[in-house]
Amino acid sequence: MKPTAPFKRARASIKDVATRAGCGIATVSRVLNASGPTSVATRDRVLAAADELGFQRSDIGRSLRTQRTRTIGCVVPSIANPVFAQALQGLQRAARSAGHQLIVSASNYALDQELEAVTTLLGKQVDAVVLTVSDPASSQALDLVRERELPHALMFNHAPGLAPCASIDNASAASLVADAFVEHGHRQLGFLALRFGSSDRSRQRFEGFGARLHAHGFPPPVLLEVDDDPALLADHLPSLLKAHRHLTGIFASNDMLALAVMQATRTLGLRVPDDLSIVGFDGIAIGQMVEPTLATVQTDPEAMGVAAAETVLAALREDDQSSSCDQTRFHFRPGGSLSRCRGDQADSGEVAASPLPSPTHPREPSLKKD
Amino acid sequence: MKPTAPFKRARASIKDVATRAGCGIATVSRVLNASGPTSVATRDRVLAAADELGFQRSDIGRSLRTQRTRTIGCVVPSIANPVFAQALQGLQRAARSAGHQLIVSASNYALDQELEAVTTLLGKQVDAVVLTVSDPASSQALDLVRERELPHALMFNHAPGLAPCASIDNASAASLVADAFVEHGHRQLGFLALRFGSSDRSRQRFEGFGARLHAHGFPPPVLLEVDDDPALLADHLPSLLKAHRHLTGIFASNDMLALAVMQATRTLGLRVPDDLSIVGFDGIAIGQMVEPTLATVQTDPEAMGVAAAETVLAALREDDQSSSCDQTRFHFRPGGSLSRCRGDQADSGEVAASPLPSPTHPREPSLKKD
DNA sequence: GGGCATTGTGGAATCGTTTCCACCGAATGA
DNA sequence: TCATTCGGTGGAAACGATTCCACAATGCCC
Repeated sequence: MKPTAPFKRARASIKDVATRAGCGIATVSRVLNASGPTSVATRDRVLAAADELGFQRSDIGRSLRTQRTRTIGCVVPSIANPVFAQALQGLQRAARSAGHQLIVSASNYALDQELEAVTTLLGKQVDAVVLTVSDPASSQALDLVRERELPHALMFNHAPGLAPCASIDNASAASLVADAFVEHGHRQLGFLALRFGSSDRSRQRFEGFGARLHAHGFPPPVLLEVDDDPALLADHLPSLLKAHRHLTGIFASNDMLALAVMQATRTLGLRVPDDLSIVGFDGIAIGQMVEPTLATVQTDPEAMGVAAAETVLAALREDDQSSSCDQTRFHFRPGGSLSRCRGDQADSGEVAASPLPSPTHPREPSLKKD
Repeated sequence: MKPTAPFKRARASIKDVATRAGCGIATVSRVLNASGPTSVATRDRVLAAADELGFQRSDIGRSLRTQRTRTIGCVVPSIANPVFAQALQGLQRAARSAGHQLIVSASNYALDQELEAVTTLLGKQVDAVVLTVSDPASSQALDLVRERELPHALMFNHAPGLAPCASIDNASAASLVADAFVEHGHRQLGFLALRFGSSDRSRQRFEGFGARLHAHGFPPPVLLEVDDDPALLADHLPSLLKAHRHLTGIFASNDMLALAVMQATRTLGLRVPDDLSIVGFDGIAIGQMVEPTLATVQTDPEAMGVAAAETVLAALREDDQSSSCDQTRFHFRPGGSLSRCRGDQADSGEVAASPLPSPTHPREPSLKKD
């Protein structure tokens, strides 16, 4: 008896099955994978032996040989964010139905963690990665993946040409919101962002929003930026709103933020939508449960996850690797939080694109721009 | 040139580093792991060679040898559920800071998927698993893990003695809710569950709720069960509420359900809390953003994830494997959705435990019990 | 009856790492 | 001075699978 047993050999290996079945390991492998001719007699013997030994194939040995781990790595800014959680759900489901497992990691919206997570995943030799990065154009993490020629896809990031991505066109989605505000006669608008510096989605929405307003001949929206820390929202928001009393509508870059604004209005004694109209983004379920219901852009994060999975799985099957951009559906979802502007004189839905640039230009010099 | 290149050898192996550095692979391994004596000269040569070749160690080879994958498997009913998503976030963070990766899988509240997911994880040779199962007492998945003597922990499931678990005592938490209702003079109470049959949490809360009401001398709560499909909630809830008009308070087994009830009351023209008091469970952030704010039991899913991670990581480090049950904190969070019962004659907070069993027993025979 | 594909089989190489063991030279001890 | 440690090193054996290749036995066709 040895003093130290380095590994407890709980599991039976393919060799054990072979000796028990009285054949070579090659035969066992062939039987188990149906990868070659075997006589029914040995086939039965092998199967019986495997069963008796409770044999389960080791994915490590297989991976070493085949150089495939049947594993997909995924990095998102935050797992707890419901939008990413839904995407992960779709991703996981699609991956599993193709026999792949999902390794997830959170970058916490930090560039260094983004890179570190991808590096670790590469070390684990995942077959493919699915990422949501801070900025696709400058992401070292993405560069690394491309350099290694690893099948990959982006989620939420909209970067056509740069990498395959499952996303929506944030700019056009935001322009729907601009249209909605314009239709309801709002002029003095704000865009509220949580992590403007580290989210290209937020920036794309802001730009799409502003561009469409501009096309309507409307003044650009005020950029309202709040702290990273969601816990400070309750303190910060009311003062921010008070400082921008003149705004009649706010476009929040996500629904949680929009709901937080609705809460803040209550503490200020403002009414939604009478005193302030609010539109969110994402279309989370709770938006329909609150009073008034939240007007928002309805997206489908789970579909994005599925699309991203299918992109990399397709690349894994053959070397087709077409850098396609899967556009998932989105649409404007009306809600009670957006109504006609109180000071609006136009009665019809038709709104004249007033060419006069407002002298009371709402862009505040005090606000951070990026 | 061969017709088919089976594997593209992009990565440099430890052997390549060895030849380039002019030494044996054993030396390279020692340098890279600081696992043995090396002269500074060779150390530098090896490090330089590794750097030049862009060497990254293959976790597969290492895992094959060490029989450790530095990987933790996790199975939750649903990734998209914010409560589990938060737990995953904590789990992932704790796992990563200990150098472990997280493989996640969803069981979709189905027993067979639960088992299948765990089987797959075992095949992947994860070092440990963290599970949230339908019922710890009868879970084949849990049995399998225990049989294999794999380090493991449960999340959300409260099963002291059965397995290490990071959870709250659902029954005592629910009894807090009972106390709150009693304090506010409510007698006719309902318990609303979404997946009563496949969630021991739900059952434990129901039992704790009923037991405490009983201790107060109050009649047992009506069990209201709704369909699995959350999409049907909006249709189903109003009729359910109408059928139980006599109830003055409802305890929903989670916050989303509670919010859905609040929405349903609006369609019925009922006011919360004047016509109906509502208490939820979990303490999600949105509960504080709605009007009225949601009374609930505040829990900390992320802390559960962290606790579960620490349990298995500790078991991984040494064979201490103490079957501890980490209790995470919880407390009753008051909110505007719970107020004094309209028909309550008692004026003080003190409520006499009326010993008389109500003749109008609210338990409905038409309702499914399990 | 002699080639010849075909079927079933096992030996052995291979994947990339860790680690045991043997070895050599130099330093240290008695 | 000889024995003994010790720092530094490389060879080689695992780990558990897949798969190429060789080889035997069988069937078939001319």
